[in-house]
Amino acid sequence: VNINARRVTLQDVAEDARVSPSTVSRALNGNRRIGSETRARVQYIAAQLGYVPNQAARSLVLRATRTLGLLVPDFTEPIHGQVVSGFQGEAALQGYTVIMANGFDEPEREARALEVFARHQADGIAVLGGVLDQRQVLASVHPSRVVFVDGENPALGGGGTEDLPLGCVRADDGAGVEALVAHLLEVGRRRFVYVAGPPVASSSIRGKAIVRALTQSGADPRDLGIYAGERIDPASAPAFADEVAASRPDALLCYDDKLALVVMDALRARGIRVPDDVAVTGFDDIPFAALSNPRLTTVAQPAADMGRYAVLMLLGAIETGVMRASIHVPVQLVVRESSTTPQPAREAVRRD
Amino acid sequence: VNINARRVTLQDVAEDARVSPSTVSRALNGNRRIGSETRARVQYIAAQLGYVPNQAARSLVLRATRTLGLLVPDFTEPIHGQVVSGFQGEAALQGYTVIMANGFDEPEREARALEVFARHQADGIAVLGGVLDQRQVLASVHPSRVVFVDGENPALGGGGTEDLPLGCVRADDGAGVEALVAHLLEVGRRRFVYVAGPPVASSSIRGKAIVRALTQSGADPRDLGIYAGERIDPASAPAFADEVAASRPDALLCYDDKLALVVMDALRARGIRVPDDVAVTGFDDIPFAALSNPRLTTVAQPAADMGRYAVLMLLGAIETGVMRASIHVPVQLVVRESSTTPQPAREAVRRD
DNA sequence: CTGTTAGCGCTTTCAA
DNA sequence: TTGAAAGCGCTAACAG
Repeated sequence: VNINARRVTLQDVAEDARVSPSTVSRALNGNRRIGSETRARVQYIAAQLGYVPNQAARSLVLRATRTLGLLVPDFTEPIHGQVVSGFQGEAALQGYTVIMANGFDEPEREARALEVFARHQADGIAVLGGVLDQRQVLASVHPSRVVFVDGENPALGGGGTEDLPLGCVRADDGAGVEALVAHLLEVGRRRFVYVAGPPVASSSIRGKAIVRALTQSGADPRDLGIYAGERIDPASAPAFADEVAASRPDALLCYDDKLALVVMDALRARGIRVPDDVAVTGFDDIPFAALSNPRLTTVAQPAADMGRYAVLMLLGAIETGVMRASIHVPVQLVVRESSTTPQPAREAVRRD
Repeated sequence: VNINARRVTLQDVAEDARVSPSTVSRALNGNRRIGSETRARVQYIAAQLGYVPNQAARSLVLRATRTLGLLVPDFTEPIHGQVVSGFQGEAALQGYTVIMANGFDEPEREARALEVFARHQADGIAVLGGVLDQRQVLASVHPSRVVFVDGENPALGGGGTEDLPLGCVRADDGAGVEALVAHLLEVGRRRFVYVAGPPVASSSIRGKAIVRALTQSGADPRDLGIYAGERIDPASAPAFADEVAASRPDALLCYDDKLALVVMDALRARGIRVPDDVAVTGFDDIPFAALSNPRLTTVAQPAADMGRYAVLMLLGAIETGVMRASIHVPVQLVVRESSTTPQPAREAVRRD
């Protein structure tokens, strides 16, 4: 397993074992057309010599690399880390290697990443997050070789039902939002504000789901305010807090946990109490959601599983030639302090 | 850039352009031994045909893959995400692809990861975090092809000065700890406890640095308590808090930010106030350190830069054949609420 | 300046 | 059951 130096080749093993290269190949690849004692001997010698097959040579002749490409917009997001972890883990389990690229939220970088995947002949590609232009991806990669994780199915033209044979792994945000809204209504909240995130699919999907959930609950969706949360930074935070103080919503549904934490920080700086004055909720259930003060109510996403499913879908498509359509993984409401009224609510019978 | 289908080869381009394959190769690789009009024509045709070079074939003949392996113990750690991001970004900038593997803190997985890197003929390897057995890595990979990020230089036999020609990127924890201790002493803290992390290099290095800093400050290092923080989980948290309540330290220096947040959560559950009753500090300055309540005092590590340096060291070694020895990147003390006494301390003239 | 030739390390027909 | 031969797609001498 020495990485540089002259690597020992299959040739070397063959000579050492006094057999032909083809025999070595067969012995090492579980080909049954070979004598069992020869196989054992060859395997032994190969191990002895520290032989490691050259993947490049292998890929060249096999016309398959057992390599998966993973395009991540931002490794810094905890939730992305979880997806990456699941993706990598499952890929390894299936004997695949993953090469990764960072999109940095720039279409140009993204394009270059796709080219890298192509050069390396990746057998499949996963694209994480609401990438800027999914159509661009589809233009250069065969649909049966991509799966979008947490992206919107581009076939929809923006948010209807999904039915195209296009790989897409999403959490069931609709269900999550319903549970969230039901919980908030149950604890007596009425004036909601959706603090939206950056312009990615997830953010708009969640926003729309809130409107729907509110309507279905018989609440007046006009009670829902929208705030462009992506603009909240240390500089603009006070302005945001002021706006909350002025409009007095009693529940802030944030695009994701990170944003929720930023929001809570801004509110605290302004002296607005959570959950007393206003409830705050997030999305994802990153590890820090359980550690904030107050602890954050959120909708847990099985992020690692989503990464795993992405791999499974890709491998399925590689095998069968067709990509199974979108899949929705279940989410779970996690009620914590940030949405529970300090005085036990009348019927707060919700188990965490 | 189509990913499956029969890819267009250099051969195809050659035929289309009515030149030999070598000419195409030269035209596309910036070889100067070629007529400029021929080059232009070939490049045009290649682009027209959507030609993408086959990296496997290229690597095979060039005996270099322009690929770097990155072994990460846990993608879920925010700090790892930052390192990965910097690593990937710099690698891409330099025309390298990175293949990644997840160690999951298991030596066996780690070994398999190294083998994957070898199969793919990675030109260099970076190992992140205090891996269980760095010696194992060195046994199978040439020293000039690895760099350990955040690991301990294994040549030291555990923590002296470092001088071996062995790639190692570390933050200057010593300086960070000194600043941290100085700050805590300045705000009147005296009874310190180091809440240690998992058994990785960083944790022990920081622990030792604290003892040293305490001694140098003329404080009695015997005032330093040690607590095995890695054992703190939701179940054991109360016990930990009880212990703090009993022994009454006035400063808890935690291995890293995440642990510090866990600690603060445990203390809050027990009614111990931070920083009033006890100061809490972290290490890393992950994004959430600035969002906690109270906001966390910590030592910022330029994690992304560390990833970048790792790439640079690797490329340097690939070019020159020798790995430059360890490098220490500077850190910065970030003072926030969790260590500042509510009443302004007498001489708290520390700028954040 | 351009073409010809010979592999890089591996798998796989096709014979023996 | 094993070996010989051909070739995956590309680059790098070496001629011309």
